[in-house]
Amino acid sequence: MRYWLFKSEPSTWSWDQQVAKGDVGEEWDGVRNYQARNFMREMQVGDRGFFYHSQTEKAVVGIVEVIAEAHPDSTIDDDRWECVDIKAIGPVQTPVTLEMVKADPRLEEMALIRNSRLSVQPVTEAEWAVVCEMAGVAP
DNA sequence: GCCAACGTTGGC
DNA sequence: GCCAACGTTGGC
Repeated sequence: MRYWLFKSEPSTWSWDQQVAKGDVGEEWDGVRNYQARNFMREMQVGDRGFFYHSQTEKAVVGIVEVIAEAHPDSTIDDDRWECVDIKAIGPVQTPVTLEMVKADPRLEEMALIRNSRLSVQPVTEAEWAVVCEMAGVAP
């Protein structure tokens, strides 16, 4: 299993909206960046991810699971763009803020810091464990 | 609201 | 194929 991070502006698509979708989940559409799309193509059903709020909150707020592999993005008529479907697993106990991530030397290589504009990014197993620990959830 | 970083586009 | 111009994202 691999780990990922999904970034969203809460004003566009928030954790609460994701939770409201329940087990049906929702496509992670709207990605128009090749790097991010390529990561989504690598995802497999059952992979886990962090749900990160950018802009206002700047924190990991929940855990999601990939429930459908990459398929055409239904929001655009252009077959270059694909997306996966994800569902909310549960909220974190303590939101892990960008500040906290930056302050921990074990996380200095995270794409969240290294490439802050990337909206879908891979997370290593070690990083997953550290962030889960900070968040107060089981890895 | 500003600015840095970065991706994309289009002219040459 | 290069590079300048431009647009977008996200942190501050």
